[in-house]
Parts: sequence; structure tokens; C-alpha cells
Amino acid sequence: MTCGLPYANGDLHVGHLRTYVGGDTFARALRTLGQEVAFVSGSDMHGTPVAVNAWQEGVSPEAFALRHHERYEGIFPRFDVDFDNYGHTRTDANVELTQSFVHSLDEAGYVYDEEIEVAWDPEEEQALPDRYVEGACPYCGAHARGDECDEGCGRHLEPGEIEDPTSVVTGNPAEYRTRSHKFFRLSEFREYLGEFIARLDGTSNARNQPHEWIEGELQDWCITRDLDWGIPYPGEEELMLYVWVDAPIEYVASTKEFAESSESTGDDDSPTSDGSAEGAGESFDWERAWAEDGELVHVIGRDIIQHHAVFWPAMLRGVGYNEPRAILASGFVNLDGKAFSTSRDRAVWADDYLAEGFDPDLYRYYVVTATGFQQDTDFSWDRFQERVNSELVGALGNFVYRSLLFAHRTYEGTPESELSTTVRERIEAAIEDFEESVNEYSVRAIGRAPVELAAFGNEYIQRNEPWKLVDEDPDRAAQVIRDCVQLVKAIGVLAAPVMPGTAARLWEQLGESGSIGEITLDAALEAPPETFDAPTELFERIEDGRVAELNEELQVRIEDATSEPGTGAASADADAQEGGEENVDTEAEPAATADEADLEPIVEERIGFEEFQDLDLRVGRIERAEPIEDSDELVRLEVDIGVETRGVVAGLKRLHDTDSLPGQKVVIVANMEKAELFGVESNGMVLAAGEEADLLTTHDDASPGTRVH
RNA sequence: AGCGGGAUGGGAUAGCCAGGAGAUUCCGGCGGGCUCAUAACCCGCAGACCGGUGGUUCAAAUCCACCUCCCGCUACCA
Repeated sequence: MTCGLPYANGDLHVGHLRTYVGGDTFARALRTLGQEVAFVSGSDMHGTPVAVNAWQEGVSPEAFALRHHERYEGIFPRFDVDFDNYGHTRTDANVELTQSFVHSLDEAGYVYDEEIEVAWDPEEEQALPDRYVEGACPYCGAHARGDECDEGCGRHLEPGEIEDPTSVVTGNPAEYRTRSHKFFRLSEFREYLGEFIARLDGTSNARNQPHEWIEGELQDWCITRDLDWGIPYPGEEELMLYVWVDAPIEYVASTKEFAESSESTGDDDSPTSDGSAEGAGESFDWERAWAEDGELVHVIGRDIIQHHAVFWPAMLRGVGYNEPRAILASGFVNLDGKAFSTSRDRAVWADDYLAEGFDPDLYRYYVVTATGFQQDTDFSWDRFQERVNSELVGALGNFVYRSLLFAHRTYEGTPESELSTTVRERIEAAIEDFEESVNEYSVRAIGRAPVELAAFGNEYIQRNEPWKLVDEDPDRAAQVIRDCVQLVKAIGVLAAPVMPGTAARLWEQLGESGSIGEITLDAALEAPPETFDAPTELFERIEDGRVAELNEELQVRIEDATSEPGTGAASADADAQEGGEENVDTEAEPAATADEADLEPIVEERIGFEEFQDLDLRVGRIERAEPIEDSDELVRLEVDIGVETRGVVAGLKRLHDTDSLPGQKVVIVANMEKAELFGVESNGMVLAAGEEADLLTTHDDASPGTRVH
């Protein structure tokens, strides 16, 4: 089992965590079914964003990526996401394995050379891949990165498409050069991929989304870049492999590292080496897993489905490895329906959650059971509190506590009595449901299992009222409490995958000796220990005041992230806001493309009449118009506004014939602050609508100087 | 534009793949009960014509077609 590699660039937020918690829960669930599992992942170290960001920080890409890698490596265990091995894509294991993969593909004839155009910095004699170039979007004109129009229309841009390209690093104008690159014959796998996708298990989005690609035009895949940072193409040291080649191979490399470490340490007692009951002491056979009869399960975010359901299986096929049996593609975690934004601090960070002192199990339970794994979901502290208090504190924690406390006080442990048929059957049904949930890859159902059994427990104890039976019918009382203790034990078994820490505490309270991480489902029906101490509560209620504070903190951050300064945010500022993601409020300037005029949403914030009055709008008549030299857009106008004639600069040159302007009436902002554009003073602003600069005018005979309101 | 995901009582969700007793669970509302339990727990009531329109069927939230509205993806960004 693998989890998608976190990219070594930025912090982890609770949205990222969903994939890892889901994967970890599923991996643990498989183990409780007695399966031998290697659960691996690692950090993705290569690629242009790391190189660019490292450059901007003035550190080496290696140091930059390693720093993030180490943070990730530290955070996962704190959420009880226990990988058997967590490596990264720059380890010797991955470099070697990647090169041998590529070598095999090359040998087998799946790779060919082709010349393509790449952006080039002529002064530095350096290629400028992807995000190393910026310029103007050819579709909407907005400022854009080399690979994507990130601030404007959002389109993906092919190399060579961007206009007026310049280097992000040096600011030099870029030119295009022809370079030879390596292409993987993905198109040859089309038929295979069609069959593969049909038998792929997991979430439906992973199976369905690639249809368009596989059944459409499956293009060959360029697998090299002109970049200093990456794994070299074997035999051609100046070409680096594209990150999406070496990233998934890390799954294999990480498994291999796990195998090697389990070999050297033998049968240690770390919680990660338990594997299966019968495999104790043996090292993990990574080649068997990947190339023989192993089953591969990939847990990813739904944004990288194509890489795992198209590129990756083709590569695996090309080198003769197994194909993935299942892909679980998780939905996103949003805030108020909108995506988290790492760069804008619009997120609940993993570190913050831990700093609040919350038990990781609370979030694990919340995110795993909030909705189906592939569905998007909102994170909110209110919902978090609601679910924790009612389901974890009220149902599960309460049932366990009241049962064990009663048992301890009255019997000093498990009373001597047979398990009733009713309860036995109920637990058997829960086990069966649990197994079915795993087989259906329903992480949500796996997470709900312990709480559902606890709900039954509460009903059961309430209906039988053992506190009355103790006097009235001691045998019956013992029977009921015996049942309840058994239910508690079963709940512990079922809770272990989703809430390992809680399950371990429960196990201890029950007086069980072994580690709950090593038990299988049948333990749910085995007799509990005869004696145990008084229990303590498994969870604490989250109080309203606490939630109010958390909401407030978060709200402040969201508002900061969402509302840009608002006034006078020049585009120079926008440039400084590197790498913004979804971005509702881009500058009003160029928004629409020629064929699709997206209307901007109406600004929600209302203004008062007084604020409107601050605008001094006047009717003016253009007296003279002359183009400004060297400028593509600007025209200098002389506008009669009654009291005086103003010199106003406006961006009308491309859209209006300069000669046709004189005599036209327009509306101008008369109290606009003065500006200097191309060395020409502009004393006022002409109003015009949209991309076409459709000039505002009056239709009767309002004379120049008339106020508009 | 194509593709994917979604639209279920006031809010949040399950069920849909394998169609069948007028639909799950959590919160909220109303009314009871219990007192072993973290004002926790249990029971009952009100509340949904399962986005719209057609179709298939003895039977559709579930299958098919078309439509509307959200969210996302569209390969050389990760």
C-alpha cells in the first residue's frame, strides 16, 4: 500500500492529511484481517517548483527539499500515520531504481528522441522549463507562468505558447530553442490501459476519470526536462527525468528500503514490523510484492488520478511489474466550500491542530467518517466538535466508560457468565460488516464500525438496566455486564484502524496484555481479562467556548486570505503574491478571452451613498487625441470638463481609431489622483466598459462639466 | 467544449455499482424515560413527493435519455 508522495514544498494542512489518514486506516484494517502489508510513501523532492523556490530563498534545492522532507517525516507519526518506510525520491534506492526502470523501458523500445521547442535564457545559456518562464497569456493577456495562466483564465499552457517570455530567475527575455528530449511511447499502451482501467478497484473516480484520455488521443509522454535538479536520464547526463517518472518509482524504492531494514533488524518489536501473524520474523519480499503475486493499492488525492491510472500503470507494464489492483482517490477538504490555499494561509495546518493539543484520533475519526472517501468535504470546527462530542464522547467513550466502570465496581473485572447469543451475533455481524467494508474499499465504513457497535451497546445496557438487576437478579446482571465488556473489547478491535491511540488505551484499560496493533478481528470474540482496574474517560468533550475561539482565529485568517487589499492594488503587488492558487479576486483588468466573456461577480460589499459621493464624475468632451509613442495602448486625450481642459491618458489605442475620438462625449473621474504613464501626466480617468473599452457617454445634451450622479 | 464528481427532511450525510416493505446516521426542534455513565444514555413525535422532465419495469432515490445548478480535471505543474 502506498500513499501519494507529498511534494517537498510547503506545509501540510489537514486537507493533505486526509489521504494519509485514510491510507493508514485502510492499511491497519487490512492487517486486522490478517494480511501482510507494507505501507510506504516518501517525499517528492524534484521538479521545477522546488528548484525555483529554493533559488528564491537562496538555498540549494537539495537543502530546501530535505528541510520539508524532514518536517513531513516528523508530522505523520504524530497523526499515527505509521509508514513502514518513509523515504524520498533522492535516496540511492530511488535513483538506482528509477534509472533501471528507465533503462528497461529504453531497452524494450518504449522510448524515442524527439526535438521540441524549449524556452531558453540566452545570456545564462540555460533552459527555462515550465515555471522558469513567465509572460503574457496568449488567451487572455494576463500575467502567467510558463505552464499555466495562473492569474487569468487558468488555462494550461504548452511550452512555446506564452508571449513575451522572460526568465523567472534572471528577468532576461527568453527565446525558444530546439532541443532533443525523450518520449515514452504511452500510445502503445492504449489497449492495455483500456483493459486495466476496467478491472481497477477502488474509488469510482479513479476508474472513470481516465476514460477521456485512454479512449481519446493518448499522446506519448515527454519524460525529460532541461533542468539541473532531478535524476539524470541514464547515459545522457544533461537531460533530467521528469519528476513524474521518478516519483511513483519511489513507491517501489520505499518498499525495497523497508524490506532491507526489516532484514537487518530482523524481528524487532516496533509497531510497524508486525505484518501478519504468520510472517513474523521474515523480511518483507519487495520483489514479490511488486513483480510477483503482490497486490498494489495506491491511495492518492483526486488531483493526481491521471498519473496513477495512466502513466504509472503503463510504466509498470513496460518493465513487467504488477499493475495496481486498486486506486483510492480522495476528495478535497475545503473551507466553506472553497479550496485550502497553502500560499495564502487559508488553511488549518497540521501543526496548528497538534499545537491545540487535540488527540490525533479525533481528526482521524472526523475526516475518515465525514463523507465517502472520494467526496469533497468541508472542514469546520463546529462540525468537528459536534461529531466528537456526540459520537466519540457520547456514544463510544461513554459506553466504554460506563461498562468498564460498572464491571470494575461490581465485579472487579469481567463477571463470570457466558456471552449471550444476542450479543455474540451482533459482534459477528459487526465483524462481517467490517470485512465487507474493507473489501469494498470503504474507508468511511471502516471508521464508523466502532461507533455503530457502541451505539448498540448503549441501547443494550439501557434496555437491560443492569444497575437495577444487580439487586433484583444478580445472574442476569452478570450476564448483561459480561456482554457489555465483550462489546467494549470488540469496539477496541474495530477502532484500532481508525483510532489506534484510543484503541490502545482501551486495550490497556481492559487489562489486555498484547499490543492492539497486532491483533486480528477474531480477538473481538475472545474472552476479556477476568480483572481490570477502574477505567478513565477515553475522550474529553470539546466545549463551546473553545470552538468559538478556534472559529475566530480561523475566520481572521480566511478573511486575510480572501480579501486582497482592495484599493489601489497595483499589478506590481500582484506579482509579489507568488503562486496564488484559486484566486477569485484577481485584478479587474484583463479577464475575458476573445471567445468567452466571463462576467465578474458583483462585489458583495455594499457602499454607502457618501462613499459614492467621493467620486467626482463629470461629463467631458474629447477635444484632441494623440497616441503616445512607444506605447501599444495609451492615448493622450485633452478633455474639456467645463471649468477646464484636462490632459488624460487612456488605454484606447488598440481599440479606437485615434482620429475618431475628438468630439466624443465621455464620462471621466475628475478627482482621480494624478498619475504619470509613459512620462505623460494623466489628470483624470476616462470610464469605459469591458475589454473593448466601450466608452461611457451621455445620450442627451449634458454639457461638459456636468456632474454625474 | 469534453470528461469526472455531486444535487436526498432545517443543516450535514448514507443508500445508488448487484431496482422491491414510503429511505441511514449525526446535529437541531418537540415530548417522555433513566440515573451505571463526561447534563452523558435510552424511547417516542414532527419534518424529505430522494435537483427537473421523460422512459424502462409488476416495482426506481437506485437503471436509461435529456435538462438545470454546484465543484473539479483536461498530459509535458506537483
